[in-house]
Amino acid sequence: MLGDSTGYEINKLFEDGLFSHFLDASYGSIYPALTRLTEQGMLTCTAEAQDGRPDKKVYSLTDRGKEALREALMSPVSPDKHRSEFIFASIFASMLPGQRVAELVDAQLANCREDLARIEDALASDIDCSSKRFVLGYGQVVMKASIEYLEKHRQDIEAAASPETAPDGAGIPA
Amino acid sequence: MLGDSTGYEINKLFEDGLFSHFLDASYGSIYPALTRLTEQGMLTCTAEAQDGRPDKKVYSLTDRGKEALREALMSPVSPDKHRSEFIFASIFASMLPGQRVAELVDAQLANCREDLARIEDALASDIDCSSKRFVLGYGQVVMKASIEYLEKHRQDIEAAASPETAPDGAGIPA
DNA sequence: TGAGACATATATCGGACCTAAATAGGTCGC
DNA sequence: GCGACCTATTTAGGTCCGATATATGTCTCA
Repeated sequence: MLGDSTGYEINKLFEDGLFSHFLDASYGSIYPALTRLTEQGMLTCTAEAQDGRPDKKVYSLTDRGKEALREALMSPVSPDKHRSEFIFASIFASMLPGQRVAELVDAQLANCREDLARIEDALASDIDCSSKRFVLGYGQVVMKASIEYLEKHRQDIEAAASPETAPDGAGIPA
Repeated sequence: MLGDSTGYEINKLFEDGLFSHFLDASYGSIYPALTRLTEQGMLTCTAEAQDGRPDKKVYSLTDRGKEALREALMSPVSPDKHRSEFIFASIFASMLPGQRVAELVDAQLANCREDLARIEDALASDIDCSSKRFVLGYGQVVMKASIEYLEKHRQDIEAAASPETAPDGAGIPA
């Protein structure tokens, strides 16, 4: 829908592309899906021969594929899922040395800042399409809120880290 | 770590519990994990007989299990994953009628508000533990930022909806 | 009193999906 | 000329989710 593309390019879109913050898909999903959708007439495939490499297969959405997408977009959407190993670890901060907790916060902040930078780059260069701006703007405010919270409250979780003398699990009530 | 528990109770913790916003696990993962961890000596299991129902199996973390958790928390954490079918649909707003886009925004807002209410209930009742407060506070600011953005910018995505599908003036307030 | 919805509680199958590696050469900087 | 990284596809292996089966208790409302 966003233009003719190869599996590799689709993967990049999910990995580093404009929408990587809220979506994901890997080779293990993408390539089988391209094969299946081509068999079902949703896509057409043009193979470009290349020296020594596998053919570069460029896929295009057919009218039937476009209609199937439209139908899919009319069926109910499931709620967002947000998974965070950082949050998981934070719950058990009292089992960990303070240094480790600080390290976890630093890593989380670095990830958020990297994500925000990518989004703001895209916003600066790619202001043509209102849907894209809406989606990027969503990611932007969420990332900004995360960063602000972590900067302002990191001492709360760092203070919850295991004091050297305390026994295991102190401070985690059932 | 959070206290002796059954598989059913663990599922509730992920489904509706305090940390449901950032974590997830289903029966298909929980019950096999409990069995495996018991075999590995990470857990002990006490079966309580009940009339007509399957035994209620209460699991407890052993010292060895606690140590394994601590070790796991010292190994690198992967970055957060945030998946959103709402965002996916938004990208293709121009294929959809305005009514459908508005419906999607309404559903997203309802989900966010429900999540926020659950978090704020927990914050109001459960202020004893600083780790929990930190985690709940994180969820709170992210949800607040989402809601604020959706309220302020919903007209941007609704305006991007397909212009040609709506009959003259349908659904547009005077 | 009875019907229906919902909660307790464990277990498992099928299938979707991710992770990682295998393969093979190209480009770019230094 | 070397090393690091990019292009590009494919697939095997394993993890995890979603849905269902099972069996019963409890609560609400008529």
